[in-house]
Amino acid sequence: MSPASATSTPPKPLGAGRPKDLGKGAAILDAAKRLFTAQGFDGTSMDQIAAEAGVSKLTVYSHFGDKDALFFAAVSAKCEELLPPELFMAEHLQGPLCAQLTSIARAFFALITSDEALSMHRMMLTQSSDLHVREMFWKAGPQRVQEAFAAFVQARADAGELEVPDVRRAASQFFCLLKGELHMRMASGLCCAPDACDLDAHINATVDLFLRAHATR
Amino acid sequence: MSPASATSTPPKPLGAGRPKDLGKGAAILDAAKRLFTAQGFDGTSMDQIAAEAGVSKLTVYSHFGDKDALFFAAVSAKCEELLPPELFMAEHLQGPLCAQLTSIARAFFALITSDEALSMHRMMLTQSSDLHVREMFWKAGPQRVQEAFAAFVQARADAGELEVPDVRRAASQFFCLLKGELHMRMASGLCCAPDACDLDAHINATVDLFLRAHATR
DNA sequence: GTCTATATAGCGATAGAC
DNA sequence: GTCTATCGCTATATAGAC
Repeated sequence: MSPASATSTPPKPLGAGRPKDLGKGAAILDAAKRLFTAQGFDGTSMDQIAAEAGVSKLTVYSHFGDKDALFFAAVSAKCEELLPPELFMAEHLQGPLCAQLTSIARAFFALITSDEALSMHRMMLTQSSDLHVREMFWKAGPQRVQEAFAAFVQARADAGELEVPDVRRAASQFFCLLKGELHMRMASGLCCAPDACDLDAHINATVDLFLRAHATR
Repeated sequence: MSPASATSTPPKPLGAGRPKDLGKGAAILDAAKRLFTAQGFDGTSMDQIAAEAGVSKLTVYSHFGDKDALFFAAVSAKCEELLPPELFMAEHLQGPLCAQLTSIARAFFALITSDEALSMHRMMLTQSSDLHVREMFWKAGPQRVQEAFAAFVQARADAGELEVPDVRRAASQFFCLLKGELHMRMASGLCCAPDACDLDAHINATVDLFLRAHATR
């Protein structure tokens, strides 16, 4: 407890009792995640990241080679953070099919219209970073969600509740409808989140169209 | 011909026999359109625009006040260039309804997946410039197209061929389906244009879903 | 291994000569 | 009205002190 004369491990560098190197590395990665998702790639400087992490700029360069590598690491970590492993599908599997779809739709729409997800979507459209980042994001983000939903649709089709010729395409269409023009307007900053009334109308219209096309009579 | 002592009009500034001021202003605007749509706002410098237009940087600043104003002018001009006044609706109004929708869908998909339109879409999602540019783009671009299609749907509903409770929402849904995940993948540079087979499948699936939901029996 | 100070370059915008 | 040269600022990336 008492600060002795010579301890090889410094008493309290930043946060909890984590080892020193990992503590700084984690602080840098955390700051990079916050700033990149808030301001984009070009809008975020290495000075900002170093200041936000409470370290010097050269420490950032010593932990991650350059800006591109740090960006890749930050986007990877953010993808894992935004997508919980259960993919929030399990908790919605009760009640009639219409209610299940509505519940899934509400959860997905809330996810993709969160500030963080909108920022990620914006960043992936800037050609600032190289192709590997975008490929990684696509596989870790939208593709995983879409495949989970496709599995759900396939199960309902096997149970005879849905009639779907192409399951993957139907899942893709469902998500495109769900995004709608609202997603683009929010991504470009033209409007904020819709109120409860508009949100319900949008969700219901999406589920309606999907069921009218694929529900077995 | 011979370089006299004092001629108020210099003989041959750049290209053809256009007036001098308009010639340079047009060259600047043309270069700005090309470079902005190709590289985005942050990725394009005023030096590049001046060099591409064949004038000095200060000439650019004297014609357009600053970079934001030039960007606004360039985006406005590009919107007008990409959207012909007839909105390419008139030529598709023959044959059965399904064929009409398919024809409209093909034309719109070709428009929004052109390199120039994809670049515009990318630029509008980067928060580089102020809100006025995005509002102008939305009104001059997607909103005009969508309203034209909504009028088409309304006419078919009045004729008893479609049953659409909310025409504007249906038009919005049609375009979101038409964009699909293909549009996002192309916008982020993850894939190129689809081949004829995939394109047909996508267009047909879009029209199918729309008609299955709204066609009168 | 970490920090202070700096090298190098490009940006938007401007002053003065013609 | 147009051009050459420059200011002031900020960016990434690095050299030397502790």
